[in-house]
Amino acid sequence: MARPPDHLSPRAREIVAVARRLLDEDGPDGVSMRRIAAELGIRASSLYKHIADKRALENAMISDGLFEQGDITREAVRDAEDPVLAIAMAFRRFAVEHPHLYRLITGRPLDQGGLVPGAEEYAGAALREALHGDRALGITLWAFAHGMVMLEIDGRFPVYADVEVVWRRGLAGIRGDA
Amino acid sequence: MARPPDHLSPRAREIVAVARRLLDEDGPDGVSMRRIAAELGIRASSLYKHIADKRALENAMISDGLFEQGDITREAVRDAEDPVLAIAMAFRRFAVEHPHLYRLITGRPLDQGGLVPGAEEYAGAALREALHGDRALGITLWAFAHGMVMLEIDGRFPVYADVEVVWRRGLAGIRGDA
DNA sequence: GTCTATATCAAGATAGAC
DNA sequence: GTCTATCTTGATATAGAC
Repeated sequence: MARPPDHLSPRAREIVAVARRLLDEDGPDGVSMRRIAAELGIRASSLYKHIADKRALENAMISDGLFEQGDITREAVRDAEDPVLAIAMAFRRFAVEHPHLYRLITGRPLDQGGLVPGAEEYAGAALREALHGDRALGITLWAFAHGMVMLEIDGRFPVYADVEVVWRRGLAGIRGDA
Repeated sequence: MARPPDHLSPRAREIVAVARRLLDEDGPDGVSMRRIAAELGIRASSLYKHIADKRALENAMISDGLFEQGDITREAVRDAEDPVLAIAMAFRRFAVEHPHLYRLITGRPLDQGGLVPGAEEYAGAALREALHGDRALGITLWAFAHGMVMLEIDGRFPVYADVEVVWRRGLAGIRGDA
């Protein structure tokens, strides 16, 4: 499963890159058409010659994020003793390092028609391979992982608990090797 | 652990009730000071005589929501064969029936100084009792439950998977009775 | 406890000139 | 591909009169 070629024009790519940087730095409220344009030294109205609207911009960031997640988890699995644990830790790192992107990706239904084809599948490929296609186990593990990173990035993980210990306990229990 | 007396004036209570209805019906963007006031037949500026600012209004909704969650899970445990399963199902129902409130409660750190004292503890009391104080198990189960309801209310639970089956599998695995 | 008036700020998007 | 000008809409919040 390879990444498809980039479907954006070079200028649109620059716009998405600026938007992504603003998202990482300042969160979703930092990503306005005016602000993106200012960073590029142009006017907001000029952006619309390169990208249809804000939704298209968000879909581009989401597609990029899904491919990134796919790359990172694939990389983690290389030479890993425990592939599932390695994927989980890489997943956690991705979410914690890019919390706004993670929320953008997961906070609403995917706009399938607006994403790069294959992006969603690419994101989960490493886990599916590690589980030899056991989809039921995959979704159970994913739900736990999603809850863990959401609690962490939203500042709701209890102070008394050890994040890594809970990760291990949850993964082990769900995998059935408790 | 009983609910504390209401600390809001009757008029403030009305305002919070309207805000809560708007949140349930139209989501966070539906809850503006202008809109709340319009529903009450007054001007937005008049609201500030009764409630300090929007943050106080949100904190009131969050406190209410935490007490509701506490009541619902307590009620579920009554006469339940499997208290933890009953709590999980009540928790799920609460989140799915009030997705905007659930996101408001969990989407950022709790403003401890602005909440009704004891609200957070009240919300989790039933689970803690069912687990006889095993906090590590509690947080592991909570992370899974949080991930499950977030995927469900955000429209990200895979269509091919059976939500109830995944719930049972996750709970059983984490509890160690797989 | 409500009002009017206002401050302040920001958003997405389009038309049409160059 | 960029610009100016503009439309449309909305938000939280305060001052001060009644």
